[in-house]
Amino acid sequence: MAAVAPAAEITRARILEAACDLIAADGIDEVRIARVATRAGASTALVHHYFSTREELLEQALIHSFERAGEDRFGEPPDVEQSATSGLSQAIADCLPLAGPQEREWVLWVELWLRAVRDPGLRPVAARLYERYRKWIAALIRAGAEAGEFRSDVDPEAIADLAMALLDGTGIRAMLEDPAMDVQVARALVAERLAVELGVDAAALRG
Amino acid sequence: MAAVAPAAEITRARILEAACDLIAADGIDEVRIARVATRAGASTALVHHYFSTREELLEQALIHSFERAGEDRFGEPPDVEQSATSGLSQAIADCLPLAGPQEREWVLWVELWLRAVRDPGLRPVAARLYERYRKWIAALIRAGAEAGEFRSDVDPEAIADLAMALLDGTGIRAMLEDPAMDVQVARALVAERLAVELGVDAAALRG
DNA sequence: GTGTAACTTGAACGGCAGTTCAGTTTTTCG
DNA sequence: CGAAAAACTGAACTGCCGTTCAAGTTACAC
Repeated sequence: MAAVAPAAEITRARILEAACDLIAADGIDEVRIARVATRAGASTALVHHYFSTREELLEQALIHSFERAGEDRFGEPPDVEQSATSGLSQAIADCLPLAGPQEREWVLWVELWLRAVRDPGLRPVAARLYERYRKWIAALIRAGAEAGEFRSDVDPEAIADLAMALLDGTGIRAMLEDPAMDVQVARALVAERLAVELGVDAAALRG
Repeated sequence: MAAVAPAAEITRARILEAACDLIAADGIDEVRIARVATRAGASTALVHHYFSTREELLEQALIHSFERAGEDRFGEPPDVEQSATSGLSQAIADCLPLAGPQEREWVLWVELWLRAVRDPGLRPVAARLYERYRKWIAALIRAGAEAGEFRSDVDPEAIADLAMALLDGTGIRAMLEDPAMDVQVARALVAERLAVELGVDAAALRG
């Protein structure tokens, strides 16, 4: 009796990846088990072997996706080799292009928002990612403050909350192609506010 | 031949209202035509008489909802009888309680976000509401600046963008019940930043 | 009144897609 | 090697739900 067969985990992960791809591409309510199965190179029955119900599959897919995203992005402390300012500038640029891989992440992010609003079981997933992001940014701010790049009296956690709110708040408008808030304007707005708060030049944050 | 029969418009509106209620309650992908019909006191065939397809019904329902919301909230210029400061304080309080009627509005708002991300035809609906909101807040700021309540060198539109980003950015976290960002914290954060920007006391904005 | 157009309905069709199940292949381990 | 468990499949079942349609009802115009 295999305690946990290795093949099982691989297949399971493949199914989850396929589900994530389809969620990002078509929207969560358009995801069909048959499609997930095909994309994962499996049968629909196999999908049900791992996930008893469609709802469970979708929930697990979102969890899987965001746990991995959190690991990838915030698994290790921010890079302040060069400077905290450039690190922060990079962080803004990583979050607000909305083209390429970021678009997929944003779509999944909004998908999680809506899902979590309805399903309390999903809220901790979102909250955990926010917490990780918050700590990561706070560490960046703290490093910059200690290095003398930023004002020394800043509250790193408060700045992190501000930064996240600005990124989400402007980012969603940019996603909606609001003509008054395209990506450039969004970045400028975020950079401007953070620069004032940190006592650095806004141009250095705009990237 | 009645050019536009009155009964038709009433029925149509009733169906849209019913659809909005169900979207808010269950989520857009859980909305069934039969349920909409029942709630509107109609038959499924009648729903199809007004909306040829389910997709169209849902899209029209969202449009209907947000056109009305925009009219109700921002149809007339902000009330600055008392003071612009109290008007702004009220605006924050109207947006960030997340209990009672506001919860429904927030849910619909997130629902629109996700839908509009996928359906380009819906994006102008969101953009228009943002534009109205923006103008409305800008008018409030401008009034306050002219009355000498706020700093005279403020950029009303920029402040409006900032305010909206902060409200959306903190609001969504509050909706997700992020323990680090409940409604009180969110309000305090928004009030704090705007107060600094406007040169007023934060306590006056927190309500 | 009476005809016409709009409004409304009950009932059935049709198909999609989640789920189940009985059976086959593969893997694991003593 | 051999048996048992896990991994996996094809195919059918089933229920839901969007959609259609032909017929009934109301309201308005002349």
